[in-house]
Amino acid sequence: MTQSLTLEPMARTLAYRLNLSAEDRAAILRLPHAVKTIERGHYMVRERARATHTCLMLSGLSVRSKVVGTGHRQIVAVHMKGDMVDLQNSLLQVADHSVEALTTSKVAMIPRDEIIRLAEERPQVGRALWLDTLVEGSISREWVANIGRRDARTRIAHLLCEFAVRLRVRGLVLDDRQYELPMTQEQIADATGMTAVHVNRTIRALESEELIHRPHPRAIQYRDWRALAEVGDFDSNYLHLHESEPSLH
Amino acid sequence: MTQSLTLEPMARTLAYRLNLSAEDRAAILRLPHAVKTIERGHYMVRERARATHTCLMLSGLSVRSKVVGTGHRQIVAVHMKGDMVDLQNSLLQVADHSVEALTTSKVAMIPRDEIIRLAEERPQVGRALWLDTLVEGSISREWVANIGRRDARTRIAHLLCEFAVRLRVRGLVLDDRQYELPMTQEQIADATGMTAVHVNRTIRALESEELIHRPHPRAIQYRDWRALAEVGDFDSNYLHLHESEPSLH
DNA sequence: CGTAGGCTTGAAAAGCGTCAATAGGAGTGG
DNA sequence: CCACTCCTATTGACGCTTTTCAAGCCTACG
Repeated sequence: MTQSLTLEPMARTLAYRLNLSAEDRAAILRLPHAVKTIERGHYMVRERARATHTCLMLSGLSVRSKVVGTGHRQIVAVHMKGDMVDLQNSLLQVADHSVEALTTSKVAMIPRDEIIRLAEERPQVGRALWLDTLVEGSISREWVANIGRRDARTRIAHLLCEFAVRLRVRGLVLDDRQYELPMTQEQIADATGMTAVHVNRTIRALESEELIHRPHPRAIQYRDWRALAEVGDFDSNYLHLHESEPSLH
Repeated sequence: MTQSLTLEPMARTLAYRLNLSAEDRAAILRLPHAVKTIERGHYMVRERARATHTCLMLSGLSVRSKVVGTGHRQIVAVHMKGDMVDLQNSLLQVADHSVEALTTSKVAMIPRDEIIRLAEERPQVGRALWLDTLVEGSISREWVANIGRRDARTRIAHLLCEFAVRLRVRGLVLDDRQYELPMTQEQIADATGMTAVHVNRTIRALESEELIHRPHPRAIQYRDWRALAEVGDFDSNYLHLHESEPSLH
């Protein structure tokens, strides 16, 4: 039987921390889905809406965000290829946050019921989904600590380190230690609980310290990984990656 | 067969958002476990340690926390009766945070493998565990928004609202709209990303505005729920409770 | 070649942190 | 039963990080 490989990134994500049998992988690939292209700035999920599908990121970048009473926005997570962005919103009844595409993104929409069925029929897949949720929780806790207890310089450096590592795992960091970060400084501000102005000053300071270099405004190049990680108080433990993961030095 | 009811709070937590069959509930209650008393200030889990058990809170209060490079601490979650405090640390290989008892607490230690086995043998229980993790993630995201985008007054009020609602569900809020909050102001500071001094000033301000009253330093009484929720920019949506949950007005 | 969105920079204000000193309360030992 | 100690709460004064407001600048794109 010929089989679409569209959902391969999902299979890879789920098999990352757990062995999945060939049958389990095949069952994942067989999930019914519709591929959609979401334009930059458009929403995949709106806070308080009822979601019926789970979005798998195939390409592009998206963020989850919440809006507080003053109208200010907080980005609570950033997602990239292979991430399932709204298991939360699908399994829980009502969305507690919005999901927005930062760049034009390709996503696969998978009906919520199919995910649940798969998890029940194939416990190992269910466990992999659960694990994925646990890792997301771990990242979220690190963000709480980052925003709550680190100063601006450390906070930004930490975020840049996190992106470097997560993109590296996906093969999206170039040999010259450079990656694309298609976020505006206002979006970085929303992700770190700062203002755009202060993000600007902080990034420029990191740059003048030669901890990072920006070939263009939406790309980050680090010169000395260890130095950046030090400044960012960064330890990848919370990402729960394999120890064999190639380092960034 | 006579059966221990020690794990009843766990069964109740898991059955809260999902129907569980009598067999499922019985299987939960049958989980092997050891009840332990953890003294105030003692740790149940240490960051970077390998945990082999999951802790179910039977009484008392505990917090998860992380320590950043400067030595400052951030509390990333607070747990009470019925919460399973380290599914994370058990299922993932290495603990990414510590868990500490705020008050002398009774906990049931359940071997990690038994939890996994149960989830695999009983998909509905597995799904309930997953759901519980998803709700925790939702709370964590709200904390990110709370710390990142709300000012001190709003932030503290929001935290007090969250405790009121979560304790209310467990029947731990008295008729006179009062509950025990056995956290020192330093701990509240660690939970909100503030300093103890500023927590003190903020709480005192809320008090002088008559939004809250403190019969003693470790108890909170709210006079007008709606007013407090307004100041705290609080909407319980993110807790994913039943709509039929009795209100706090 | 003009416009819009994002970047950059300056100046001033504000919120929150730091330092420091005092007070209160619970537990302990004499 | 009192003195002592430790921990927490409280308050003042001061300073610094970050925000706010505002203005220009750059660059991509129509």
